Amino acid sequence: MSALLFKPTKGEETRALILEAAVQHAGVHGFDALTIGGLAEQTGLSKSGLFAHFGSKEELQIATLDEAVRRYNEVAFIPAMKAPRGLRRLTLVFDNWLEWIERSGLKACPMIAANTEFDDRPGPMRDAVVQHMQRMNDEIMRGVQMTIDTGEFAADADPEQFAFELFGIISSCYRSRNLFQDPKAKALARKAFDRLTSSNLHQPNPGKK
Amino acid sequence: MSALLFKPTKGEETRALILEAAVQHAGVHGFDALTIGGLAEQTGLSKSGLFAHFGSKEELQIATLDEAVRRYNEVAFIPAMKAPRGLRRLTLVFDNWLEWIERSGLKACPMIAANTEFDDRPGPMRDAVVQHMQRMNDEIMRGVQMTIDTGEFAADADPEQFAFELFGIISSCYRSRNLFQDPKAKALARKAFDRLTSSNLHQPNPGKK
DNA sequence: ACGCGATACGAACGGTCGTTCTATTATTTG
DNA sequence: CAAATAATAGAACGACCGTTCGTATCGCGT
Repeated sequence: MSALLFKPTKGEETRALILEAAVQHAGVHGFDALTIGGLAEQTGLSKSGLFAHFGSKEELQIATLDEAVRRYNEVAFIPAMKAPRGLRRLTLVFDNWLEWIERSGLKACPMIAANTEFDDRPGPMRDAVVQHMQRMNDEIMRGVQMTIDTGEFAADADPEQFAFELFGIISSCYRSRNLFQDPKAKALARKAFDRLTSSNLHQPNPGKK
Repeated sequence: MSALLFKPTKGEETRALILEAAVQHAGVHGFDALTIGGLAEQTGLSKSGLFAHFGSKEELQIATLDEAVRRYNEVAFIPAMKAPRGLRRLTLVFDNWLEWIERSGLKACPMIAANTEFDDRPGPMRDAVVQHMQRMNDEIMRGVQMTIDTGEFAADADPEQFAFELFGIISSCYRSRNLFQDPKAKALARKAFDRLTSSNLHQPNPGKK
């Protein structure tokens, strides 16, 4: 599909191969459960050979998180930017967020895992998580502001409040699907999103239904 | 305050001391980061002495989760049951949920940690998490049903949908507070809860504001 | 006060962890 | 094709992991 702009060197190829496995593993078992030996075995490399690509476990964790975010942007966020500004785009960002795990062939979301794993533990990894999440939050708020600007949302709609609740819906959706294995998870999330948006509309529907 | 019904034996006292430290640690660093040696040092016991109280690390993890849930019920859920059935009680359950971490002197919520840590990993620990969370979810749904029965909520209010969104609010609140260190976290959560309840009221406010 | 079970300790085990070396092979470059 | 560099392997390290076992000490009912 996309032409390669430059031939990736061998090391970059191997690194990508490692991160593929690492992203998978981190989503399910967490970033602390990323082990050099385990990844080495899974990728067919030696421990030291794999280790040389990162220099420390912490850098491996950060690289894995970066890769997960890069993928999310690639398959979810950037495609959503093709929709016209406003509610349509905002809705697409939400929908793509719900779908991107399956689209990427992942079993669980590494970003959510990193979120709860490092929210209380100072260090470079926490800093990286905060930075990524802050940026994603800002993007949501920008999307809400655009939807106010198009006149679809009321002028007093609160982007911060909206982003707060949106993440809650996403988070609850993952829990319903992964923990409760509830097939209705996405339906519940979509209904919650509809309720969230409709309560911010410029022309509110006076009554329910 | 509450009279002791029977004198706890020495072993029970020690076990409680261990679980105190374990609950603290599990909330911040997760249940996998619970180590026999680490807890032993923190409690002044020997590794083997501590180990004897549980028999395996997995049982230690489960006991720690049980203790966290027990505390939640003690300081949050049971007190909320004193409120009269309906919206008042439902609101109190929510408020106490937001507050119980600080009330218990904890720094992070072990149940949320367990939630994301084991949602994708089969085993006894996952089973325990599912059971606890399912029970808490059922209690929320029961509370919603009662609020329908009192006539405060509309007859077509959806307990499952409500519980889904409620957990999302709680989850997002923890994230805002712990990851973003946002002092407005609770205010955002309360506003979200108000929006959630008001959209389920029997006599809906026709327009916004 | 005695005795017995409950409780705790200390040492040791095999295993895995992250990391560091040195050596060897593969790849790129001139 | 050769030289230079990148990539990987292999062995070893100290530290910590969960767990086991034999032994000592303590708490408590009698």
